[in-house]
Amino acid sequence: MAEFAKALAHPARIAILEILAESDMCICGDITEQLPLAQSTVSQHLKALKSAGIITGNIDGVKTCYCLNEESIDELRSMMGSLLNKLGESSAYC
Amino acid sequence: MAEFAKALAHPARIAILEILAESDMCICGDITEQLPLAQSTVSQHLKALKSAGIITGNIDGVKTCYCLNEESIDELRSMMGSLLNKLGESSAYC
DNA sequence: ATCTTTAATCGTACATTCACGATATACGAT
DNA sequence: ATCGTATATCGTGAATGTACGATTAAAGAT
Repeated sequence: MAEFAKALAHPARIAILEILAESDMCICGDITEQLPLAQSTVSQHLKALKSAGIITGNIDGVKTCYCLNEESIDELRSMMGSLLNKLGESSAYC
Repeated sequence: MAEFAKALAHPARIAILEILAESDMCICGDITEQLPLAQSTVSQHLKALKSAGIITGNIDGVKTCYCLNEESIDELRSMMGSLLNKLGESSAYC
């Protein structure tokens, strides 16, 4: 869980996920064009997302095609859901 | 969003939230006793959670009473929900 | 008034993250 | 075979995060 959260813990990475979600096709490194960051920096963030399992990257010729990994997003959804459930049941009040 | 995620991005902080959720009363610094961390470290994590708004801290005599902040947890739930929705709608496949 | 307990803060050390430019690699086109 | 493009990786520096022990501050108990 903390691992997932870590992956989401940077605005650039959230932006990348939103870009991937919005483009129906899995676009490649023109992600960089949509962000105010250097190519190497974007590549780093992509790597972080990939090693958290949230996205996949397929090399396609000279380009690389990144996609959301629905499986792992489902897992995130379920983990986050159960955490938030737990937290929501609290009857404490101060 | 990234701010919230950052707050969740460490196992100790998740553990603290779960402890706060489970103890009906808002317990104080005996959170430390339930974690394998020094008091100062726990205090640091509490500070992080507090400045993210996820918990509140009330000084009560010599102790301090920490609680989940349901309002902000609701906000987190809704932000996370809409992010995950966006990500879930993606039709990309690679 | 002094002592004890609780918790915050300080100072420090080390690890990790973030951003960049430069370089390397690998593919496709000429 | 060479060139250009796309992307990953390297090396670096600055900033941030994590953990600890020591210190401080404030309240309650003696």
